[in-house]
Amino acid sequence: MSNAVALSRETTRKVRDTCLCLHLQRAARAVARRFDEVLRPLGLTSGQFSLLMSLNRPEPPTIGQVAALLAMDRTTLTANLKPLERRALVEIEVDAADRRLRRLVLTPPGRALLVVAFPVWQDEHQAIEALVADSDADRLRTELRALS
Amino acid sequence: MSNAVALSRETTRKVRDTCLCLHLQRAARAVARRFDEVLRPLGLTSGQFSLLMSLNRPEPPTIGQVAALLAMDRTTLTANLKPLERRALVEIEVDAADRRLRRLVLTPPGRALLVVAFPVWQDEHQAIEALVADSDADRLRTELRALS
DNA sequence: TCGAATTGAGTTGATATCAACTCTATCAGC
DNA sequence: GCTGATAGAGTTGATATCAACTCAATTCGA
Repeated sequence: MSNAVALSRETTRKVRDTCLCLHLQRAARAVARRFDEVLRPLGLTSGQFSLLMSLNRPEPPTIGQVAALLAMDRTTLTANLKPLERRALVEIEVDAADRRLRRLVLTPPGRALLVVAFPVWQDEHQAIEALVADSDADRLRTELRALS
Repeated sequence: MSNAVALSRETTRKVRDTCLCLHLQRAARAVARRFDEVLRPLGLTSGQFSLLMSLNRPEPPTIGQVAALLAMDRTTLTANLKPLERRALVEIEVDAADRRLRRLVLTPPGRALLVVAFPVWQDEHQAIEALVADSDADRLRTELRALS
């Protein structure tokens, strides 16, 4: 209606207080930092842990499958594999049947690192779940899944 | 107890299904992409929108204050200001009383851009809130705040 | 008032994120 | 088979993220 050159303070406050994007980014950054810290002795970030864990299955998944699982751009995943490949935790193999596909294979050292990382994750995750214990962590996960 | 060189499938699945860090990252990426898309015609990303919005107040805040508000590393904020400064949406001024402090000043073009962006944010945010409508967006925000 | 401790911010280097584009392999219709 | 369409993945360029470190300004204790 108006040609106002600035948003009102109320409008600004409303956006800051309600924006789910901001709230999600804040929480995601804070929680990732906590996992980054406890996983640092293992040389892993929270994102690398999640990525390696998503490869720990009988049939090595493809780039596209993992990108979908992580709700991540395919090209981001390609980039994230680089440091893990250098450390020989992951190998990228061309699928025999369809040579467009790349299978992401967790190497024995990669599997062994997950074995060491698991109890670290477990302890920290328990501490973080306690932050929302009065609410319901399961319901929170359901809501987060609805957004992704 | 064992010297197992790999986690069991059950353990792997449990981590993937329950890890709040992974669920948060997934949701944060997905929601950020949605806002990135609708804000693209304005030349803004979701993060830049949140940052500019956090500067829209009478007293220009300092680097540290904004970093705390966004639950973001101070040095990340310094980096994020670069493109906004180049576009003259933000100016960085040394505080007169304490010359260690940097005040982040939203310029008139910056304020004007927020005026244009607000209805875009409003529409998209409404659509996203609808995804958790059966649950409760307010409670979700409360839980996310508890994590940050 | 002087010197050490603290505080606020910037720089560097590594990884993360995505859009736009390109390349290759497969598939579908003929 | 051939050819155009489609699908999977990589590259490039820009921004985002944080740890480790450095620098400058302020504060505080003696």
